[in-house]
Amino acid sequence: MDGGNVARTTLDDVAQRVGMSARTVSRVVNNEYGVAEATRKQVLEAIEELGYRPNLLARALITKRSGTVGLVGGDMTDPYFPALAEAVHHRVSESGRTTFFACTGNDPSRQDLVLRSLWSYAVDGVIVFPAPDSIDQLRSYARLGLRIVVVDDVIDAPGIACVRFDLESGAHLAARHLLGRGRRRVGMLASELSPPRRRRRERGFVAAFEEADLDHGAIVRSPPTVQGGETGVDRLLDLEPDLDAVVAYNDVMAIGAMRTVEARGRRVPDDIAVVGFDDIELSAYIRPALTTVRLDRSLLSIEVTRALHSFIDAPGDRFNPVVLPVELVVRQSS
Amino acid sequence: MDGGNVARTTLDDVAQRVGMSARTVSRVVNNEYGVAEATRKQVLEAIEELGYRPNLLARALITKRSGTVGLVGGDMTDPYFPALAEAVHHRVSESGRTTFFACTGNDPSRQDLVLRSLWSYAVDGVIVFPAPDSIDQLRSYARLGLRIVVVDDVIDAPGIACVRFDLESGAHLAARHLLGRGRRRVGMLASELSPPRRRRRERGFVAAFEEADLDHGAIVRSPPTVQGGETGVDRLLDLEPDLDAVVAYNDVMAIGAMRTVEARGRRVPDDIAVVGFDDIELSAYIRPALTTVRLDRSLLSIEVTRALHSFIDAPGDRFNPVVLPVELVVRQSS
DNA sequence: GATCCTGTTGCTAACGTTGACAATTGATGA
DNA sequence: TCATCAATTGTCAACGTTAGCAACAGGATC
Repeated sequence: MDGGNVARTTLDDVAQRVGMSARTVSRVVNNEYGVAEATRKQVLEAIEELGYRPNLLARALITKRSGTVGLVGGDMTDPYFPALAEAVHHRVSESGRTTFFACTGNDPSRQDLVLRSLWSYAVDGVIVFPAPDSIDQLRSYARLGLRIVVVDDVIDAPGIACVRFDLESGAHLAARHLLGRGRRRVGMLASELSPPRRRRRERGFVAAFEEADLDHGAIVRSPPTVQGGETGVDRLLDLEPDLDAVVAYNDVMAIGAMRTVEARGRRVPDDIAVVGFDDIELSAYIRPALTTVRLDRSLLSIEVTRALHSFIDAPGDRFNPVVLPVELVVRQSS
Repeated sequence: MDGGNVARTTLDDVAQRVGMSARTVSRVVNNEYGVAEATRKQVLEAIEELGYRPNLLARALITKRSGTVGLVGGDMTDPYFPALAEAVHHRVSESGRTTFFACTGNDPSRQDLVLRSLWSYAVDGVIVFPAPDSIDQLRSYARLGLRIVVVDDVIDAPGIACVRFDLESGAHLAARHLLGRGRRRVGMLASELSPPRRRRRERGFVAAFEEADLDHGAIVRSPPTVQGGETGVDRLLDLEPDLDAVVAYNDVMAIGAMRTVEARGRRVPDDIAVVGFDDIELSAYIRPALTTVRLDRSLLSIEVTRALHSFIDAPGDRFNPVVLPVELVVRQSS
């Protein structure tokens, strides 16, 4: 057994073996038209024999295409991301591309590093859950030629496509559902990471109460994590001791909220109803099962890859924003 | 606003701007020694002005190093992976590298595609949770020069390092804990993805009963998912109606098991105790909170990146296998 | 026999960078 | 004055691939 690091076999190695030029071998590798059948066969044999694998770096350097797609999320530990990642990976692989995942921790500077790497490796496109305050960053990468699909934000720029859920309607649905069940002191657990422009759940929430000519409860912002749900609902209960319902930014916050509500001696849903967003797999499993606004991952993965493919295959750099419908899934927690 | 896809600025562009050769600019970019301070300053200004970013493809093509690391897992939707991914990302980024994540769905052919891409992009190394029956595949990539750290399997080959938890002890601990609480009909939910060589939990489990001179309960294998836990425990209960404890392959299976146990009218832990493996965040949150064998992610991330760095920085291609200790975390479910 | 195809194949120059080494400069010392 | 030296900069050839076009063969056409 030798020391590893065997020199790679190259096009030239294969070419020499069959006594042809590298260009011909390249044609075979890329299934190009205009190679004699006998030659093709011979070359394929030599490739097999020598274990030749094309150097994607060299190829990408010249073609400016790498056959890869990046999916950039904020937080891997939020179960919504991995679940979506699987779905996206699946769709992307149908077009023969590989998907790489990366995460930013919702930090713009980390997002910059990630996008720079991806761009520099000539990915065919990226799907991004943008970090806060990174619109200009995304714009500038689009200007550099990176094709970007932005999830859940609206950025009007060439080379950027936007796909989002109708979160206003989602929050509206949730609020009306709670009002319909007689809840009147409804608080909201929002995400501290959303800049005003992106507070769409909050807008739908407020609108529902305005329409019913009622006051909505307090809105507190904390990190969109289980812990954030815990601390958030703590503050909410301090602000409104007679709280009887909570709408949370996402399911993991809702789960944290339920835990704390119970830890403070109130029951879900009897004393306090809880509604989340996302419909992660877990939400159906916990007790009480979580009522939530479903953001259909399969739908999102379809639209997001559709947008990406339209960018990659079509010449244009404009893509009409897509708004995806949501659905309230009523379970035990409300 | 123009049509996007602006031609990238290259070393030559910057060089022309300051009236120097590309080589000098390259030296500045790479912080090489031997550039006059005035020149360096001037070049840096031009870089800033023109928005130059090095083409990592071209660089990697020539240096055979890309400054990236791949983390290849089986299933993103198992919460253990994302949590580890965060930890690994964090450690890797300390060495100035970027981490990309990919998953194989535990399918060797998908793993092959992923590894081929990563190898071809000259990643500095990969960390792999190997798909079943892929030892030879990993060996052959190692022979191609890919540096591999394998988690939870033992492969003796140059260029491959192995890091694993002491799962035998973990299962042993779990079994003795249950025996200590008077459980006598203890079944095991194993993973159908583990080939015999890797059934280390099962070996530890069986050994504990042999030592106590008792019979262990049935061992059934199903997919290592929530659903797999559900169907698995169903079969277990059919096989042993008087089951009083279950040791599950991982926490998500344990959660599925608890659900089904309760759906079939038995209580956890009163009628049936449940113990998992992993200690995912969720395990402390569900009710009853899950007793589990903790596989410390932070420990794993440290050792795994240590192995990788030793490969990357050191000349050798051997690395002594590492075995990490585990710990039983007793909560409500047992 | 010259011309024109058509189907194959080869040659050469990119792509944007780095490595090895050569060239230039100005200062130093004999 | 000239060799010597160190510090700085430049030249050229890689890296492994693909794009564009030229070259060649053999058959069909005139």
